[in-house]
Amino acid sequence: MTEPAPPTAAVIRAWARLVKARRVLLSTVEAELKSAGFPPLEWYDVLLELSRVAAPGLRPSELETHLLLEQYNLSRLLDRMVKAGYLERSPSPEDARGHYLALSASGRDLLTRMWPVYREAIGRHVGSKLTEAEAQQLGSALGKLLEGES
Amino acid sequence: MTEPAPPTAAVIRAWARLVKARRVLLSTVEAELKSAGFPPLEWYDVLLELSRVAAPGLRPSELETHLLLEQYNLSRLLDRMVKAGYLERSPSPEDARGHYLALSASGRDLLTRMWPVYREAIGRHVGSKLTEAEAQQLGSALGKLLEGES
DNA sequence: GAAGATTGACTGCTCAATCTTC
DNA sequence: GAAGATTGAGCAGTCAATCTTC
Repeated sequence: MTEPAPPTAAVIRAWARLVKARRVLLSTVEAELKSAGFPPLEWYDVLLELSRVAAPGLRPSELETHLLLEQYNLSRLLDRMVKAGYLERSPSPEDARGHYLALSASGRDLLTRMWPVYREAIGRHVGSKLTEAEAQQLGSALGKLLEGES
Repeated sequence: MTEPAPPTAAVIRAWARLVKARRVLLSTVEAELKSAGFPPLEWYDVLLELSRVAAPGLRPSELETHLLLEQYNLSRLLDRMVKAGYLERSPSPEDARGHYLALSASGRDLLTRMWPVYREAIGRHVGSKLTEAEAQQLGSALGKLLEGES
């Protein structure tokens, strides 16, 4: 049992702002997407993930690992996306317990239409507020925080 | 109408990690608090905010502004916290539409008991992964992102 | 019995509508 | 009519239990 040092004031400040960023930044960007008629960010992440793989797509447990969503949560999210027509299920030949999920044509279309709006929001809320060097540092600091976290 | 430049790769990477940090880091820390028998982070924030002001406390709309929660959401959160015995309501003498919220003795106690656990989790998930300079930079970059947002 | 995935019951969030007081 | 705050109805997240296939 190593005894970690108590967090410094700078660490606590960084944490507090991370908590606040979740509440403010992420929800603002999400609200902008929504007001443009698009679904939540989570849907985008699923679509993007599936757009990167070849047929027959991915199985729920693979999505779970990539996106770090919980299984029971993912199960209902995928249901909704299938019902909305953005994803298609196909049975898995080698393992009858599972199935594959792939983008439908309209899912691929949604991804294409969302990106410019999403991109613009990222540019406005993040890009315009940081220098390139600051953006680099922010990305790398967050990357270090995520290391070793599941 | 200024036309913002499209976000650079570094900006997009920083954003993607921010989204991921929400899903992984924050929920990990929250889960640790929970498994220690404590309520969600949101409750902590309310308690902390109220611990900083003198009697008679704050009104819901003030909490809304400070914590950036939505009114209808806050209304039910406060209900739960009052019901749990951590907060007390008192009628507002000058405006009969509103009331004040203040910490109860057990709310103050909860705050005191939560902090060491929370602090330890912050140290382990954030402090131990960054140098002091990196923590400074992270805090200041997130601070810039939050400027002008709501 | 373990892994992949889903479901039921419950709790909490969201939107729009509402109520009261200013 | 606007501001402060709450509520009803519906949707999404959470936990534990379940079902099927391995």
